[in-house]
Amino acid sequence: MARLSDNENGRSQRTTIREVAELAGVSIATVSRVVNGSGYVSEKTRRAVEAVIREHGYTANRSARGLSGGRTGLVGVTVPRIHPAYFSVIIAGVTEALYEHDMRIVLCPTLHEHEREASLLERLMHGTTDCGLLVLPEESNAELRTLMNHGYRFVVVDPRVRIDERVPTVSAAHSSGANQATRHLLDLGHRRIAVITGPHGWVATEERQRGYHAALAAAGVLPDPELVVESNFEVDGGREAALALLDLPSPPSAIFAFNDPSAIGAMQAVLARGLRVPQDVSIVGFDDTAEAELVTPTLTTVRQPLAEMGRMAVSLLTRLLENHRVEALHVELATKLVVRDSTGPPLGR
Amino acid sequence: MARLSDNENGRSQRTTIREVAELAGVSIATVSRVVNGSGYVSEKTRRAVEAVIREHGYTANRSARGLSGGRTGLVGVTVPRIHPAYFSVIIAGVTEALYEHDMRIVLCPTLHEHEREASLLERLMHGTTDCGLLVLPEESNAELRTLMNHGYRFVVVDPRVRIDERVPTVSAAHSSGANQATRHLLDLGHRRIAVITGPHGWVATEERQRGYHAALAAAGVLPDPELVVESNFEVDGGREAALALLDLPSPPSAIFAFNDPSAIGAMQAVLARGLRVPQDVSIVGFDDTAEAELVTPTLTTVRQPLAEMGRMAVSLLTRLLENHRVEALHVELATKLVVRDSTGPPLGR
DNA sequence: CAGATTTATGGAAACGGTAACATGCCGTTT
DNA sequence: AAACGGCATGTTACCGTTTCCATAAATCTG
Repeated sequence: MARLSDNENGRSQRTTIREVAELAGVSIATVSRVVNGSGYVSEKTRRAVEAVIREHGYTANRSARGLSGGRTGLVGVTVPRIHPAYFSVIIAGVTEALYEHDMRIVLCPTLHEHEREASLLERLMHGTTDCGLLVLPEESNAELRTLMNHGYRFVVVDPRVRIDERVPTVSAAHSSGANQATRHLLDLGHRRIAVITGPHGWVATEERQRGYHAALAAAGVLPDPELVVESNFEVDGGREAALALLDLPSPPSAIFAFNDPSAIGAMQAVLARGLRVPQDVSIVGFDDTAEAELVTPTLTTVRQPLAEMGRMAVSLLTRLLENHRVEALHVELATKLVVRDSTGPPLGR
Repeated sequence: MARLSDNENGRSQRTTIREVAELAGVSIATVSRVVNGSGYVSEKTRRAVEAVIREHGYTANRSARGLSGGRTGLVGVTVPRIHPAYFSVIIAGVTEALYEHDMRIVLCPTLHEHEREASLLERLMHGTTDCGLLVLPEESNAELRTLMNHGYRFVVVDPRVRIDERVPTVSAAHSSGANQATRHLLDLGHRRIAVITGPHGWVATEERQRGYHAALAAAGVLPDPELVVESNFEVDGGREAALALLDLPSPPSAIFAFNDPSAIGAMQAVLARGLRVPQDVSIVGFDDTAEAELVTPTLTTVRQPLAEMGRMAVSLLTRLLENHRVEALHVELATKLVVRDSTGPPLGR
């Protein structure tokens, strides 16, 4: 309500382009050209302007730039949640990469779900961000398509479900990772290998399941539907799923959980039953976030290059912004099994 | 270089205030008043404008608003790093709280240190953010003071060192938490209680040490300087510090690490020496991030209300922005010991 | 050397809002 | 009845950039 004086207000006495122009004895257009490295500027003028800028510490006002040129230098990043290591590592990668491009990240957790009528995407991005990065988005295909048709540039990291071909995506090699994990267990001699999957319908779940099945098939092991339990990618869910598996008439000798938290939950379940990891039950996870090294025994898991995925997404995004015809719209980064202490040969029978 | 068509560019066909005004048959000033809930507007007009807005999905362009009114609705948040749970939980709290105020968070990790000449703070916040939130800032007191004098509003969460009285801060009750932890160990019967501190000079280190000493004194236990080891708040550092402690001629029966990662490192060290937790050595941490429940045995630790600290900081910030005379500039949130399985009575001698 | 380019620079119009100020209306007060 | 003050609304001057367009000087071209 009360109007603030300039100095009380955040805007205060920042150097403006006009001041720089005045000091350098040129027009604001010239300063703009120097700053943006566009158009013609003589070497002499450029140096003069740069000197003034250096001395007075000028930085373009992002709001003004955004209004005028349509580039705010801000990238909207939506994530379901921030805290789980899975997300925070991706965010860290993204932020770092954006920083190098002199862009900033505007974080939007989507836990508040699709509130109001307008889609989060539209609301959030209007007039604020140049482009977006959607991590594990919950938005429907139709919504993504709408966004695209509005000319908004964005990249999806780790698509939850299969999405429109034209949407650029960055993901990890789910199937190959799962295949490596399963093969590792098979090589150790396991035959009854259970999986604790993620939610039904997710790409991660389906692809990893594909890798699992392929590995079993290659080893001539018949898949047992009883050994496939769906869960929610969280510790509690993993624990419960594992308990159910251990209660089977013929329990598995190894459990491959489709992410680290559920693997840790499974580990807890095994220990709670008085069994040992890996002697009685081997456990493999997926992700290789920091937790994997904290638990005892340390967790054998499939490494997803999460930070790298974030960086790659930014790289895709910047190329998109520069209107380069982006050759590879879909990037899949390799995954790699990291063997630690939670897996070993099955004992007895 | 190439100028993009409107539809290829992000700006495209968004509804503007002018369009809304036209459709509602009023002036843009009136629309602005309705949107911002300021000034006089008749009930009838308000409803008409709101109807148009609802139907066409208008949202004010943040850049324009920022340029004109000086409010972008963006809050700059600086953090040393994003990933460690300590930070990501605070960020989650902040983001959530900001969301409710219809503000957005612009993340700026400071790992790239004070590059270039201009301070990160100035550079970053100019023309972009209305205000800032500095988590565990590395900035010197002088820098913070400069920022203040420029009229920039900000709140510091978890000040690293003692800072100017006039800077609003949110922190946790370090001393009380450490006191509780130490008392818990004393109550269990421990007398040789070691601490693995954080870096020298940090408020967290000093205050927690104060609580530790106070508890010892209250129990009539003489502090032994040998039992105080400085570390870096990380797992590796904690491990090394603990190894040194265990190698003492008269090793401690309990170790109180000043954060969870170093407590976990200490735990690893104890196990590596073939000793048991808590039978041979009890361990207490500080933070109570998710890791504490993942390790085996689960970690007894002092809970800091991290997400709550983030939310509180936002609350302070918004009051600051509304120019309320903020009564309490320094908020200290309570900490509480959470007893789990890593502590127990000392055995033998 | 005149005309066509290329290179440098400045002027000014957006961009989409906010808010100060002006205006007009209506019910009170004197 | 004139003057006044609260309410409702419109007009318009910015806010700090970018970019289009015009102009001018320098450099070619033939």
